[in-house]
Amino acid sequence: MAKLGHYTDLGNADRLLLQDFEKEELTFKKRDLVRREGEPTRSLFVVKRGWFFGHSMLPSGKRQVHRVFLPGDFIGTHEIVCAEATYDISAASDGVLCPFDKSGLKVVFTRSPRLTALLYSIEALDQVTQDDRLRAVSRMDAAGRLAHFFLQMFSRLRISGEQVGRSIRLEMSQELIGDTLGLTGIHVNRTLKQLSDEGLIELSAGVLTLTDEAGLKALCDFDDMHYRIDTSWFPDT
Amino acid sequence: MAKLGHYTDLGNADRLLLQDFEKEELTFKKRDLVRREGEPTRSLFVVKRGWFFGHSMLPSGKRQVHRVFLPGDFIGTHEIVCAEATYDISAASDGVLCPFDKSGLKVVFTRSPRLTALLYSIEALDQVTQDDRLRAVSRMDAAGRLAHFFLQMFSRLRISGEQVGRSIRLEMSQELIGDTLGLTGIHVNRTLKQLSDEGLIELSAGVLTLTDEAGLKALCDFDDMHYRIDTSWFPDT
DNA sequence: CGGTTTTTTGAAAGGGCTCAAGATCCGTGG
DNA sequence: CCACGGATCTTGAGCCCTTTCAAAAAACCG
Repeated sequence: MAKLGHYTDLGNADRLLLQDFEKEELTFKKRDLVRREGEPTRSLFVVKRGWFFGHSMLPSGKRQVHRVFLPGDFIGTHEIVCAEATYDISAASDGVLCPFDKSGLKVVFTRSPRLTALLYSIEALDQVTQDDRLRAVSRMDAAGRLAHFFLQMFSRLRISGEQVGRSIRLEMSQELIGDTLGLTGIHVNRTLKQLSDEGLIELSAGVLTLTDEAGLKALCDFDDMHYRIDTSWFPDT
Repeated sequence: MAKLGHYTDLGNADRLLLQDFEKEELTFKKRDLVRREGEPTRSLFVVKRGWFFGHSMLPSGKRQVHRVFLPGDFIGTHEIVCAEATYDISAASDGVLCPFDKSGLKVVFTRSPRLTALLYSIEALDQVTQDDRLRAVSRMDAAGRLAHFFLQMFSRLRISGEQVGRSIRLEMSQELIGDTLGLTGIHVNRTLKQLSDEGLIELSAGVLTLTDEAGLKALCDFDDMHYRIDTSWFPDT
């Protein structure tokens, strides 16, 4: 709710509808599998605590991390159209999820055009973010991809209402980051070292510090404008 | 409307709402710029005829094609959250677009929960498609990426209600395909030749034929399940 | 404190890129 | 209907970023 509230004012009725999404809680430990690819997508989730990620294997044995889910994110909204899950979901750290039924959205769609518009926008925003990621993964070298990934991560965390300074706890192994960016864990390691040597980042004991944010931005043409959405066309209620 | 009707039955009221999206027409010639990155996103489009594509430049001089838009597709729905366009849009072939105002969606959201759910699903489906594309671009070699791209293209065209056999007219240069897949036009050319030599495809005079669809699928782990959506949770009206 | 998961580092191989240049295709104007 | 110029397709050679394979050091967890 903190995250959604970041974008627009919510009426009381809308707050009540949203509360229904966080009634239940499920606890997971790092490396736990939340759901396997191919399972019926009965429920969606809201991330309450911790980091999660969606991933799938390729026949070649390579793994792709499709998304990283942070506190406040919805999990599975984009797969709602599929009868079966399109990829696995696991916990990147210890964490808590709130599951709710697909049909919960039906209620929102019927009762609150404004909240619907907001959900639609969240979905759309997610796509803009993914698009940006595709651009980085598809066209940049290792240093650029990492810079882009870190900046996007910071940007997303800042929105969820958490206090984020220049440092965060990175709840992902270098291998996992590699699978997110289409790189080998090994090469992630080498590139990370390079970025450190150049004074752009600092990384120790799982804590990542952006020493030179401007320098990182220059490396990957990052533009943070995505995170304020245009609500001018929203219905009033 | 043919495309949306592919997914679910539309009531009369919904058909009327949709008709409003195709009132105007704009004609473009191959290579025309439809809209530039940074422009205010006043209107969205429906593709009536021809192929279009969204693209952006990187500081390195490389170009990324974010999406290819085919007849029946909406253009710009995912960017509706941004006040400004996130990338350029150009015509890949001669074609016709139907522009309509952002606020057209407001009407849909307010009047028809069912149509709203459908639009939301289209958006979500698009994301599943893009996710799949990311997986290919991020983790497969050139042959796999091309195979995946072609199969996805065929699959999308089949849904739009057009009659598609084993051949289509490919309205994209090899360079453009390269920019879509994170490859050089030159390397696309070489790989295309390789695929031909192996009897998987045939390509001449801009017409692409999938000679061995199963072979291509094996190359890229393609799964076409995405194109039937789950409407079980849709509101009734 | 022992086992597992991560991080590091080295050396060699490979897929895709760059640079270059010719061949083709195609729309346009005469 | 033909000629011209730009776009697109081809092909060759050498280079570079990233991957592989291997193995040791560190860090983490119960």
